[in-house]
Amino acid sequence: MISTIYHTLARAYGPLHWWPARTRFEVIVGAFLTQNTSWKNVEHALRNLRRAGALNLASIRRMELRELEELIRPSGYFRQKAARLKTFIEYLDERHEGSLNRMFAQPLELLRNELLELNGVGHETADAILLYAGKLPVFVVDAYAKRVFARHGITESGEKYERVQALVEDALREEESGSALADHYNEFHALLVEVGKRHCGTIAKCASCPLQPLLPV
DNA sequence: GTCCAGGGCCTAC
DNA sequence: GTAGGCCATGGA
Repeated sequence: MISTIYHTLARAYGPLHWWPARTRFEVIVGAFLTQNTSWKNVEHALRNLRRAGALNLASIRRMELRELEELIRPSGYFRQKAARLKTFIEYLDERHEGSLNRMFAQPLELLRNELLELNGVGHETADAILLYAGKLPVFVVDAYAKRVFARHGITESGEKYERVQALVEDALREEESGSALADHYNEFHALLVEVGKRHCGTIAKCASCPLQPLLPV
């Protein structure tokens, strides 16, 4: 069923090639900034950083906290997010000599657990970093994925993150393998957000949804 | 004016 | 282990 949803969405919208960003570090910044925030607001904050020549590791490392807060203000929760970005860079410097290459060279599970220990990194942020910046095979579960799966009777509405993640990963692993897996997780997440934005707002929007024929009666 | 967005943390029970 | 409050801006 999950596989059917993936391929149906892929036919309707794909390929989306998601998370437009120029560097891995930019992906990571976006992952923090988008926490409970619309991507429009995140783009505004990223623009501010780029204009200030600050959308890179070295600049944010040396930047005053207050200045960082002001630049990312449009993305909301700006005090928390500024502190979280600083925390991430401290972790990177202390554990991996400030090198994303070294960080991503670790075994997946070990790295995931390290990220989850950081203040401000929960399941979704950790997995977004692993998948979109590290190209590692991890499916990112977000509010849209939960909503779509619950609507289709695949999960309960309050299903736990790692359970939903396992369902998707088990389903897609059966048909794909190797490095292609990460590409499929990437694409599926993007497709779920796309269909969620377009069709999960109101009941009326269900009628034109590409998944509508799959809905349980 | 109200509601919500590509979460996560902390505190109570 | 989980429900509820909190963090904050910008667009609908």
